[in-house]
Amino acid sequence: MEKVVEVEGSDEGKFEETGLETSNFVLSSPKNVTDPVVYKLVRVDGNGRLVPATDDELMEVEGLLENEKRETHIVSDTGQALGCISNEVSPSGMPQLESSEGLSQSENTEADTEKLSAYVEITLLCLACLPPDNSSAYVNVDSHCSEQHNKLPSIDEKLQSQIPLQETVPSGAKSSSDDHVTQSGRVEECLKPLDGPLEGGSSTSTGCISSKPDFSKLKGEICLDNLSIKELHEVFKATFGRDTTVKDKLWLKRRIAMGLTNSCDVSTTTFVIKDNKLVKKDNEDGFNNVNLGAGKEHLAVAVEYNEELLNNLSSQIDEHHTTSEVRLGNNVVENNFASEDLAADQRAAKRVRKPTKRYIEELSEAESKEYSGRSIASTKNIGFRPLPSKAHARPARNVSLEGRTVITRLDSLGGFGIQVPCVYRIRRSRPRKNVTALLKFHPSGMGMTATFIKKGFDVHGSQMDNGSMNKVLEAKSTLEQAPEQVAESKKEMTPTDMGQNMGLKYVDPSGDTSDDNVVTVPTAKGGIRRKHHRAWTLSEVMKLVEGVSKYGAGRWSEIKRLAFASYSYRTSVDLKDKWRNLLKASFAQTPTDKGANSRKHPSMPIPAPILLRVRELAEMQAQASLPNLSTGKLSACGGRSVNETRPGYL
DNA sequence: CTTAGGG
DNA sequence: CCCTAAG
Repeated sequence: MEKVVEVEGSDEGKFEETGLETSNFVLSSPKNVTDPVVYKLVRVDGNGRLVPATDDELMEVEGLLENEKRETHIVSDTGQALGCISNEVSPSGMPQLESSEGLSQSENTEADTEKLSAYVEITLLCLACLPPDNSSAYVNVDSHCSEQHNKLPSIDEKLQSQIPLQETVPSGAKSSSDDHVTQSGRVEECLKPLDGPLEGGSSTSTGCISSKPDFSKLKGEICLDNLSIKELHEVFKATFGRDTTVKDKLWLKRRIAMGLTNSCDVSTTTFVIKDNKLVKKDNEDGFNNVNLGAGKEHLAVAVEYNEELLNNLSSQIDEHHTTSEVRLGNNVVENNFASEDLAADQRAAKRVRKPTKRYIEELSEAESKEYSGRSIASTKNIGFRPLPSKAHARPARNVSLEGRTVITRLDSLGGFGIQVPCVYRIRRSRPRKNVTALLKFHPSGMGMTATFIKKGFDVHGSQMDNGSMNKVLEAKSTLEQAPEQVAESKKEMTPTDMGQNMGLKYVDPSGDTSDDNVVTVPTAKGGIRRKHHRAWTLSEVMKLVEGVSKYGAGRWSEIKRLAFASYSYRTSVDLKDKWRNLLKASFAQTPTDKGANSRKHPSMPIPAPILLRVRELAEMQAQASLPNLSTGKLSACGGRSVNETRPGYL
């Protein structure tokens, strides 16, 4: 069936290609600012959430690209998106990152590929696909991106296999169609206009042409305006290879139009498609006609779940804007219901990417808690609930946050206004303390959250600070997770891999994969906090040691800045803590060299040499810290020091 | 914000 | 790793 064939290339190839395009795009096109379709370099972190890539990552990617570029292009573009997406999750269902992180260090080449694979999940998110019209918000995010931008090859197949010839030809087909039967070929083109250059052999969907129903188009012109809902449904099915339950005519037309034109710009009210383009009879709104014709350069990833997207957006926005929180606070909760139809629809049809394990957990968790409490509140009730005044629609606008321009657009979902930032940056790493603070605030803990939220709704968020509510929700969804799942890929490097002498240069395998391993940990007060865990790699440890030797223990910020510039996730505090542990370790087990390394599985065994050096440094610094008290001073100043060791402030 | 220390 | 107190 799947004749399509995504290039046989190696996975790496695809990744590379992917990364290449994305990053190129991002890095090299500030011009796109005006483009209605805004892409953002994102990363799918361990949670399965999308997180804006950090500068580090951008640079990383860029760098990698430089290196990989040459070999990268071997891969054809066809189905790239699909490949990319599907590859995000390894067959085992585990995020690719895991495996990559677990890889042991090795040659540079391997290290590089590893890094690349680590970036597999960096994809472009087409936020602009969030349409201004509420009804199709979700669908667009998901389906649109994948279908229109990526041209999933499967569409054709579906058409062929599911749509008997002519079967779907609506009676209302335009009369003109008959006249141009000879041009039936056009039909196919309509479906997959962009494929041309990009698509390799896949476009050879042989019999496809004939199988293609000829709605009112055969002539290259399709008029959706006069079709009935039923007909639209058929057209829809023909176009996307799946049924839809949506009864909204406008929505259907729009979707179809998008499908046929591969354009985001279907904001018109008249739907006549000609030559793969939407013929506009009336002026378009907000968007200019931007036919993403060259889907090639636009690698967009379909956001699998609206929840996912929204949650991300919410959390991200939450980081910046309190006003945004309000809207999101509601939407995040609602979206599950509000989008039910559409979501279900799209979900059934195209599950491009399997949800992350993590995601599933969160979702189910959230569902069991959240939804149980407020009964199956159904989509409608919520939708009809009066909104807090603040949540009313507001014109899209641009906001500048943290020195970055944040382009926001207003989308109303299920009746709620929501501002979606198209370009933003969130602080990754630790969540603001609010979460826990909130929990404390609510003595009874978890159990209450449900009611808490409900109350919030009933009161229209009057007394309740919407912002905090949002946080509660957010927290709730992640809380109460079994503290398990800690079994990270701590394999890192096997003791044997590590040389026994310090001189060895270790390539840090995990590099800057920046996937936060977040684990929730129950707290004494019934609260729960998130714990990021990121095993220290040998190279990191070495850098740390080196840093301490150079700048002295205690100057963590310095060390962080200088020696750990590339490890954005290690804070000075982390360094300090790690050093503390190292000291402990070095003094505790140095005598038993063997003992140290024999310490098998769990914690990464730190090679004796390093421990040794740690101890040396420790002693040195210790002495340095108490200069005048005794003989220490002499030794400290007297060049006994390592390198430029300065008296460390211990 | 950076450190140090406790948990 | 997180949190908090202290400079």
